[in-house]
Amino acid sequence: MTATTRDQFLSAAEHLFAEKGFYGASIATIARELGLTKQALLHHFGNKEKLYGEVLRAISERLATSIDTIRTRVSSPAEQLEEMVLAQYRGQIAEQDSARLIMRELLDNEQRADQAGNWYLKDYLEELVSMAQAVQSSGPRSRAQSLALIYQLLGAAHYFAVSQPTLGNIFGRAELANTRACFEGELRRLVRAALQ
Amino acid sequence: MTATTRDQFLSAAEHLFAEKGFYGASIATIARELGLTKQALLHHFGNKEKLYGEVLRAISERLATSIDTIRTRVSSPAEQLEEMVLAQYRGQIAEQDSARLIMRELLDNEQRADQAGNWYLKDYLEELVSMAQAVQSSGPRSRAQSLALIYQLLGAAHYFAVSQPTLGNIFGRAELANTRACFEGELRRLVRAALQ
DNA sequence: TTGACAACTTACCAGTCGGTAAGTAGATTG
DNA sequence: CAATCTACTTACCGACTGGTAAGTTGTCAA
Repeated sequence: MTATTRDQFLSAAEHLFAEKGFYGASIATIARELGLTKQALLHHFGNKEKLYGEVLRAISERLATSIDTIRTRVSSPAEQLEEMVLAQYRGQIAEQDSARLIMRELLDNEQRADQAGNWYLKDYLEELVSMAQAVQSSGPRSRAQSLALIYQLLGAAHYFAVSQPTLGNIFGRAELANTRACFEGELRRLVRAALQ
Repeated sequence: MTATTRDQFLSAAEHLFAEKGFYGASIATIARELGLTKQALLHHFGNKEKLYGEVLRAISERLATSIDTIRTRVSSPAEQLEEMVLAQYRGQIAEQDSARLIMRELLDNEQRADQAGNWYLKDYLEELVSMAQAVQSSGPRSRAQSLALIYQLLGAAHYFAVSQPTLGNIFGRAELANTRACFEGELRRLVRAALQ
């Protein structure tokens, strides 16, 4: 099954939006990546905003399915939360384009009218918050405390994933590889420590 | 002491670069913020890249002085690290423009030739890593482990600071205020749990 | 065979981008 | 008084932006 032109556009757009952001990536550049003109792209997506929206939607769908997988596979709330954070981390290291794009969206979405991407994020966070509240180790947590907690854990993972190129520049590839090798273990430690 | 035109340009640029990113913010828009033309801006800074570089430098200087303050005020390594992470968090909540700009730089700096901002970040991280290694609670930590650990803590703080507008959109101002009210306490808990 | 449709292309548009050139007004200095 | 410097301005420039209009080409159905 060969990818359709449309899908090729989506993946090229994801890559370029992740690298340069919405303003920095031009539709002509995206189209040139496939050896086509920007008018071919406009033919498929109407305009730049719609293309961007579809890229975001595709990412959020992938995220949603990965959540479902974990929820059905693991039962205990504490384990679910731990697996969720770690799956999030692994996914973001594996697909750095989408990790960067989500981070950009976090920074930008106040500006553009977009905000479509907010809703999937809301559902996702809401879900994690209720998971965190289901974990009752040292007394009950308030909703706000739970949100703060899971946001810290997500932040720890996402921030590192997104910083890979910069960290590579600063410390060199070898040392970054070392750090990445023990990051997952340290993250697991952090999640467990936080839940106690 | 009234601010010079140059300083006004720097602060307007910081704000707009933080909001829209390097590509999204035009020098004409920045200048218009002071009621001047873009050529006035170019007169002071030469070109857009240099302006951006100076904004970054100003931020990194503020960061450096805040580090020095803490290092002289607190002595024990564990407390230093804890205070450092919390000061970082408070600073980023108070000055959200610079927090967002740093996050953007983390995403962008591979693209632009810039990388001047990398070095201050390197020194900063290096410092925190040696602090983390000085804390010997549960056996010695490797350099990579220490870097992973402090990056997680910084990430937890920075990610939340940068997400304020988005979280406001998603959950509303009131609930965000609740979450922010307990975030610092939870962050302190996380730092201590991580150091044990 | 014809007609419709999808998937493109070339040609073009107004607007904006960062940047250069050539000034002008005002203060400072010899 | 004249020269110089700083802090700006208006007038441009070529390159690029997202987007429209009007084809062209190939496929598939009636």
